[in-house]
Amino acid sequence: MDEDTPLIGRRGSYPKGVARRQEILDRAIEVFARRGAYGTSLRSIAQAIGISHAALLHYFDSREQLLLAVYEHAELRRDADPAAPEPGSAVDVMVAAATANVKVPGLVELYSTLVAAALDEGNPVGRAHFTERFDRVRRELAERLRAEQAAGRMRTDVDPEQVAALLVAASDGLQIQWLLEPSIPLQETLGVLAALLRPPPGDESG
Amino acid sequence: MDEDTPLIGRRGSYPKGVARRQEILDRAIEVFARRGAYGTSLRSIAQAIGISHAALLHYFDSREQLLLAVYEHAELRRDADPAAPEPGSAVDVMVAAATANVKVPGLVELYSTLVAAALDEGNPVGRAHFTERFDRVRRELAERLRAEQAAGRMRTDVDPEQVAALLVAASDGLQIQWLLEPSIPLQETLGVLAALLRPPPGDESG
DNA sequence: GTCTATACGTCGATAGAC
DNA sequence: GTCTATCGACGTATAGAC
Repeated sequence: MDEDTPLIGRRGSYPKGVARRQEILDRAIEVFARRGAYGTSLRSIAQAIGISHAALLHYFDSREQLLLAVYEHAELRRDADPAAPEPGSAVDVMVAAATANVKVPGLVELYSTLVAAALDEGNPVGRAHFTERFDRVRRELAERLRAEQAAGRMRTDVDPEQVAALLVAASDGLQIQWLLEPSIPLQETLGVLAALLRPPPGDESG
Repeated sequence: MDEDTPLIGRRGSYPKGVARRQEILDRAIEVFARRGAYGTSLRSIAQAIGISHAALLHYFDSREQLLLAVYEHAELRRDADPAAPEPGSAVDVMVAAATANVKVPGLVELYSTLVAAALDEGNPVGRAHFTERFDRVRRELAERLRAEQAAGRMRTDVDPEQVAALLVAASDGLQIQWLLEPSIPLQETLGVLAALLRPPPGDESG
């Protein structure tokens, strides 16, 4: 990730300085990790980076857009970290993501804050963002689940779309519960869903 | 609910005026229903009630405590509404609660906002509140689930405590997904969990 | 393009008069 | 119990230095 090399061949000039933007996002993640996301102000983030809060708004249109960008940046980082290209089953994918999420301080809080804000009417940007995001995640999961059904690795008397929604909800909700009560076994509890989804013994067809 | 009659025999004088407090909570719910919870200010709530924001803080120590009180008040109202004393299975309880929640405008958003805030270190009050709340709900659900196992109405190869956590997570998460995408069948999707938990045919023991 | 300075209106919260 | 006045901090916007 050379700062001087443009990632795409657009001749080095990007809207609002991509390299600097990345730098800001990296620093902002650390701020949220230390101070949380719910109440952290533009000014405190700017101070931690060493610029004025007005300079921050040169790269991001608003506080919420900064928060969104930070979350997506942190998520990309999270996914780039390990070597897990083939995660196996749909439940395994969610277990891996949930486990990685709760390891990043402030990430689940940031996500929860953004989702709560997205529920607000009068926040069409955030609402559209997360509506689309949930939709995409559910679709990808459902597709994986259908493949598992076809392979005989999952019971066929449940709707993959509904199981996908259930899986996303369970993963999101359990991360929150785990952060408040770490004695809850995050992976094992999601594993219960995996166990429930296994085809009954002697099942051969769909 | 006569405003002049004390509910308990404490000689009419209550800390910070119980009757007026209830009145404020009732009005505040309507404000959140119309304007959402994430960004709504003390001043706008006060204005809708017809008092100053400083007067509001005479009854509630802070904005967050007001939000918490409003949520609990709305929840009590929700539970007092219908005639459903015996809800049946654990899943039925959560289906009923989830269905009722999404019908109250702003309630899920309020809940999500408070939970997100509770994840923040430096918010010990909210954190303790929801840690305790999740704990209580999980315990009640687990107890119900154990009874269902004993009665042969639920498979016995899964841990009731873990299923309880899973059920709470699924219910919370699906309410959010439904608000963003109402085409998701809330009750049926939670019903999938009920189906998965049913004992396999021919099962007689634990 | 990057950034500082500055200003505006609003926020949660507090102090004190009535 | 409720008000007004006031505080410091907030998100946002703009003007302009370099």
